[in-house]
Amino acid sequence: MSIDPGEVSGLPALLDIGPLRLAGELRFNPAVYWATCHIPVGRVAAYGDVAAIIGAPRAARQVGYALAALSPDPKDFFGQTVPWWRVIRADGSIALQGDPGRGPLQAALLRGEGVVVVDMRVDMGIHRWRR
DNA sequence: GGCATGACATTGC
DNA sequence: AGCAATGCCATGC
Repeated sequence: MSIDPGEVSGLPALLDIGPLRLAGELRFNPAVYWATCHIPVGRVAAYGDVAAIIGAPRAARQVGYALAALSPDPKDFFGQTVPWWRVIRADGSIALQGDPGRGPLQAALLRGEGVVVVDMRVDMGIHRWRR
């Protein structure tokens, strides 16, 4: 699978992410950040969706791992803020709901973008981003 | 290398 | 709606 970096201005070309299965985090993580930056405001994507976009359909867990690595504050990726809060579980629930710090933060960020969050859950039928 | 640990997904109760 | 069992695979020890 190939990724067209031209779709997103301001982001560097990452065409060398081809052999993801053989790549270490130096490639996998940037690929995750790159794909996450594609999710439009007001929409959400599942971990598996992001994984599929970068050509690793079975690496959903690793997407979460990569986003966790973004930690603490300026969650930046080549000058861009990676919208990690737009990535949730396939069933619409917020994976960080058990996290007293980031859980409420993620819900607040989503609501700030117009996403309806009820009981730490998003209606995927309405907000799931489909390319 | 083996083993445990996850911001997961799917299936089948 | 839950819940458990599996499969998955990057990381770290």
